[in-house]
Amino acid sequence: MIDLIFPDGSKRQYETGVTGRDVAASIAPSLAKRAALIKLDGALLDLDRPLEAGGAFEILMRDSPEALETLRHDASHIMAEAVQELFPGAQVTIGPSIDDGFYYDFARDEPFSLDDLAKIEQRMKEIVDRDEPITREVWKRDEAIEHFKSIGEAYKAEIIEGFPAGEEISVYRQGAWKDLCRGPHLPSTKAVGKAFKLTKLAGAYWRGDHRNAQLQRIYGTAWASEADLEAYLTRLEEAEKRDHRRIGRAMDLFHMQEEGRGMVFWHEKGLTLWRVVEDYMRRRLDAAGYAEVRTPQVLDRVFWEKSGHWEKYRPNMFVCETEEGEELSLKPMNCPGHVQIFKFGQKSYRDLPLRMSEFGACHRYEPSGALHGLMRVRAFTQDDAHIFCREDQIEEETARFIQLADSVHADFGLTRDHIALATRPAVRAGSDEFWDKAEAQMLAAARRAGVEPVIAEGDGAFYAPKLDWVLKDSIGRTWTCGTIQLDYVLPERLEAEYVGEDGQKHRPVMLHRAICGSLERFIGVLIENYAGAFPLWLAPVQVVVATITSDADDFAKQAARTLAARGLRVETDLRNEKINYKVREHSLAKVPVIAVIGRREAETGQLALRRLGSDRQEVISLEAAANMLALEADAPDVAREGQGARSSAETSAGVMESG
RNA sequence: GCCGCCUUAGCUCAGCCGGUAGAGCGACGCAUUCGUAAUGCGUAGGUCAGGUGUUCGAGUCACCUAGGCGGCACCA
Repeated sequence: MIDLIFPDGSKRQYETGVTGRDVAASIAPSLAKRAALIKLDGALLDLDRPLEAGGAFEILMRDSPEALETLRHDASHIMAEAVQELFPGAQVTIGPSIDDGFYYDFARDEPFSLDDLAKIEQRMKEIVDRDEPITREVWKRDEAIEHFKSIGEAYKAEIIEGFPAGEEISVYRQGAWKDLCRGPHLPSTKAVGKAFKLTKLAGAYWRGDHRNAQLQRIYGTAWASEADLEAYLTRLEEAEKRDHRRIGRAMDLFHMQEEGRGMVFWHEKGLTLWRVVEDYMRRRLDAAGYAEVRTPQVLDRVFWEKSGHWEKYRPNMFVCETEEGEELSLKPMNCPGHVQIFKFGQKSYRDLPLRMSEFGACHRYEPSGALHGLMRVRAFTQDDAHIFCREDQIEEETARFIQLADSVHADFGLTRDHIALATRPAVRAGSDEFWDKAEAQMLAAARRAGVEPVIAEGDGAFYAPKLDWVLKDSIGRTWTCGTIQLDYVLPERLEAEYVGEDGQKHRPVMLHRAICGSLERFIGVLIENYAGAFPLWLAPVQVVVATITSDADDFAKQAARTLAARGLRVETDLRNEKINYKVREHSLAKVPVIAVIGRREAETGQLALRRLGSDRQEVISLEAAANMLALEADAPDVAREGQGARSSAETSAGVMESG
């Protein structure tokens, strides 16, 4: 007999070998019908798996997250079965569930075509209709290797060969088809349902290594219900509409062309957005005690040899040669330059922490396949800074940075999903003791700022661990923006030092940090986050003054001048077009405020304001509108500071703080 | 870089079995002065990504090159 403890704490006894389905039926027949999986002491098991031991027991329904993941895994198996029925000789490799769906990698000489996807999907539905029971078998390792080799499944055999000798392995059978698999699975192909769709074809390397054979990956999405599938497909369409490349063109923000792959031509409106972001960042950094610098764009190769970049990243650097035969490289990063400034003149412990920032334009020759709109480019500008400090200042500086980064991200409408602590990678510099210490320092700093980071095993830079910000946008997608990395290596390599209290020379520690990452990418994220409908402070064009009749032209020009004088970005639309047309056009262009002027407004000196997304009109005097909009258009940091004292803040702009 | 798909007017896209290029929007012109998401009429605009080949004939078929897109790998 075994004891099962249910989620409500009650305990019941069952015969050894009882299945989850039996247990469910013993509670209620309807429960047995709706059950999909069971969980025993945290482990997911097949509904029909005979239970050998008791423990904490839970019956999972089809719509539970665990069952959905299992359903997706099942769908990948059904796809593999369909593929092998339709394309004999295609070898199976691996096929897991992923976010929103699944994939399976096949080895086959002929490429699959888009038409094949439709056929495979059709066959998958037939397999679901066949209602093939999915059953678990336990095989001996060596027999399994033999079996998979005998049927020509070299990859499966290789996977099993990687398991320890003597290990029992599980094979799942569905109909005449079987696959090596850890499980669990739903009881039959019918249980999977038909709310799935094959979405894309792709190449993928065996075991994720580009030196291995390239396999063909088929991606699919699968859901518990048709309605969920529909909702997902709609979500994809919505996401596509906010693609920053599409919006960038529609709003005339930037373009790219083949002569400068991975390089951005910023148009006036795009650069306006850029300047707003840069100005904001500069104010925040100034306020946080950073010293802004600028370092050379091109430096001799000996410089990069010394920093270590030449050896490791030479293929990814833009190198040029002069008439005299010097080899130079465009800077791929700013840190070595900042160390030179640090080393210029003698530094004292009193100078630390020294926070050196630069909007650093960098060039990296990224692989062609990596380029993606503004998100991955070859020429980019980092909101970079390096904090030179003593080891005992790491925690404090990191904690301060966490607060700054969080505050900046929030101002841009992005919420933090989590912070990842990226730990030691397989290939790394430094001893295990060093990594133990460095990881502990980053963790302690995060906790000091009230953050419990999610561990990202092996994701660290080769010289140090780092904290990475994972942000969530307005439709729930995540983006990685912002990082802080601990570095003991570069100061050593470039011989940075300061004089300590003891009069001796010491090595500072460097914290590499960025809040946006690159401005290019960050602006791309902002475009997608707001779908182009920027808040007033970010909008490239904040107000369009549109006339109804030409009688209003003079006042419209005067109104535009008045608003512009208050720092607002204003355009006029005096064209001989109907107001309907103008409203539609500027609404589609995501202009936050349309100020309409007809004969009435021109006579009374008023504006009829219409906000993007609303059809309400607010008719107020030009003076009142200017006051209101100018206040609203303040960047969040300015608004915070200027609360209640705005007029004096305006006149005191430019006053330097000393001290 | 690798695998697959794609490339037709400024943009979005039609174009059958190979028979000689089309729409909507936009631009431009004229008329219209019209109160909150498209006024009407007209005009211009294309070496069908580039190249080679097959063919009497290529936007359409084959091959090569470039770029784009989706993945993979990479991301200091």
